[in-house]
Amino acid sequence: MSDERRLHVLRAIVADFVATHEPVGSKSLVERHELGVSSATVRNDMAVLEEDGYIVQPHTSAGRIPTDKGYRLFVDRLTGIRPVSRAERKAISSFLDSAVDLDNVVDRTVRLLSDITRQVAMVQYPSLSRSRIRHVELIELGNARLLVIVIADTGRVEQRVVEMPAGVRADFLGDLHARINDAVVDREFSEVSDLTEQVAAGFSGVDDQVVRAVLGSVQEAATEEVEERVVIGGTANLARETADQPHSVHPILEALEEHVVLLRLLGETTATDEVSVRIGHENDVVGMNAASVVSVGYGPDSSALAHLGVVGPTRMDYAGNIAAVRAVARYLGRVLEDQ
Amino acid sequence: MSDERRLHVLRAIVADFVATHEPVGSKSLVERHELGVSSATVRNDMAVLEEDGYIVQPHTSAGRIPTDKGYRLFVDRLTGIRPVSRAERKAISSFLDSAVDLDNVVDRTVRLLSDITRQVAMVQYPSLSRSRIRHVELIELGNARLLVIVIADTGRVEQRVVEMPAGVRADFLGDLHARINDAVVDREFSEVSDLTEQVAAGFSGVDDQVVRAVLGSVQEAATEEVEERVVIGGTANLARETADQPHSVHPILEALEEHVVLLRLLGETTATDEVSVRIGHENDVVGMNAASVVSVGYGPDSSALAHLGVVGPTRMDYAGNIAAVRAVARYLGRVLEDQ
DNA sequence: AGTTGGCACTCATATAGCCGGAGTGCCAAT
DNA sequence: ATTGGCACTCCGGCTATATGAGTGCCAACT
Repeated sequence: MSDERRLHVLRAIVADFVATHEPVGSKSLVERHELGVSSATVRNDMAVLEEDGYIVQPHTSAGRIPTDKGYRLFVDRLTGIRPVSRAERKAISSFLDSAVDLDNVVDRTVRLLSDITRQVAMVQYPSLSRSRIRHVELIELGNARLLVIVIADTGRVEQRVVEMPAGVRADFLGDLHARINDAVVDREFSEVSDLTEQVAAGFSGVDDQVVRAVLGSVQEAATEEVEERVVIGGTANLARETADQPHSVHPILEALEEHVVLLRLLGETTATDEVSVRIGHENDVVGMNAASVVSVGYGPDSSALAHLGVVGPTRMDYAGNIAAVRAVARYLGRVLEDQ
Repeated sequence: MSDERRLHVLRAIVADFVATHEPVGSKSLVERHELGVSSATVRNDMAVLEEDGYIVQPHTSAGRIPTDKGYRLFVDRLTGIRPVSRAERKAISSFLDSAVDLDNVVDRTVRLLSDITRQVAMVQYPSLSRSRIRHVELIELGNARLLVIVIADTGRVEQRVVEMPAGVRADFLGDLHARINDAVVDREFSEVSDLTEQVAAGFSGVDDQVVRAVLGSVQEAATEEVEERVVIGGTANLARETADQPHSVHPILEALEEHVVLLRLLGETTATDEVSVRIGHENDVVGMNAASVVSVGYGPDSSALAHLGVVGPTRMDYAGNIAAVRAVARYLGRVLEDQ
């Protein structure tokens, strides 16, 4: 009994089940896939596959459906990632032309990814911590308040308002502004905390309060909450895909609302920069035990600033989704470089 | 036959149907609501109500359910808006304390509104066109590019990048910067197009190109796309509420993805500044014919900058949702004033 | 040892038939 | 105008039966 053929059988089962959403039996399997053996032989193989936990039958005398473990093997032994089609490639590149700012880029990416894959798409905002500071601006608002704006090279803008004591001189702020920019421009956000120390040290004690407040807000903008934004879209696809088991849609939607959880999920990428796939119970998140996540990091210069991916039922087109996620991430990275 | 009593009967039917999600018959009606009449009398009233199109029976010898027209009458003749509970009031005020910036305020509001109403919540970003400009900033990015930042008094920040010819002098930009701010600060965004004319006129022809580009982007930021952002949340509630008719969730989710459509829906408020309710087919949007929308304008100083609301099945708790939407809008307006 | 055809067995699903009961409409009496 | 009574409707639930796809196993074959 060839091990290789059993894998073939598993592949065929996954393919058929993904296509039909119905348990697949030995007979219909040999009909549709040109395996060179009879249904009896396939039955034997299936028995072994079930023994090993790759497939199960919903009830006696029904066809088999893949288990999470079965999908896992299928994905691990996936041969030949389906290349993105010409139409998809065109759709991807056309979306990037008319992007106006970062919000817009993210929104478009989500829409694009959900349209291509027909799944729920998630895109994390580019993290600041590994991007670089392009500019810091200080703007007096009146009422003794100062607006601190931090601009990243990804186009992202963070803002904070700080209170000032009355009577701060304009030239002092100009000086502070210049020094801050000298210190932090073109540095990574993660370095900011060290750099602000230097700036603070260069000032006399008199306006210490203002300096500390401003530097504090720069630092805050660089670290706090900045990685905690994710946009999702294509939730209607979820309802369509799982129309046959309506009870499963609610917990998944609920999980999708918890962006904090999603971000953790997105972040759990494998060590490599390859596409990561988590299947069913491999997601230890409540409500996502019947769902699979396909995700990957993206960023300019093939560095992973943030992640994006799709969520769908375990019976998804893994090959297609992996290809789409990878392609979109690649293009998105390129867009961020340009900007 | 008293007209008043028929309205009472309709109210009772709506109340029961919203509570049980099942057609309600004459007998169970008199049991649960202390109408001073017998079931036979109620049956007569029901016959008239059906004749007039306020209720229907799903099939012969079943109870009645309200039609859209029935809900409409119910809402129009709603007596005594249920006041928001102490717990809700507390929840609303606590959310506003820890808001850090506009994005945060909007996100929190959506979450809050969907939690209170247990429906899908929508919050439109405060429109710029009726808010005032607090500051315009020009920042050189290098590579002959200039970042134009426009800050509104709602805390909203718009940004645009414009290309410059090489060799523009810094003091020229400083001058432009000063003149723009002189002209537009504290003016409404809707006035911007007139004001930029004045600024442009005050310049010599030599750097005309830059002036036009910068002013153009300010104008663009003030008008383009700024009202076209809406955030939704609580979609899981949709799946919960309509668990008995799973086919209806997909089209609604699909409609919710089309933010442009949603904005139109939100904008279709009645003339007054009161809460607007659109029931079932009154929404001429595809997929929303089985849903109701409760919305209201909000903004600082009781001016309507933008809208927010909830979407749910026609069999929703109208009184509760109207109260919640109104309360949240009022608080949100107050938050925007403070800022 | 691996493969195959045959065959008895299982069990979910579909179909049909049969109540029970909630609900209605109508009518005569009050 | 209201009410009790009553015949009628018809959905939903229940049971029983038939169908058939699919399996497991075994003996025979390569």
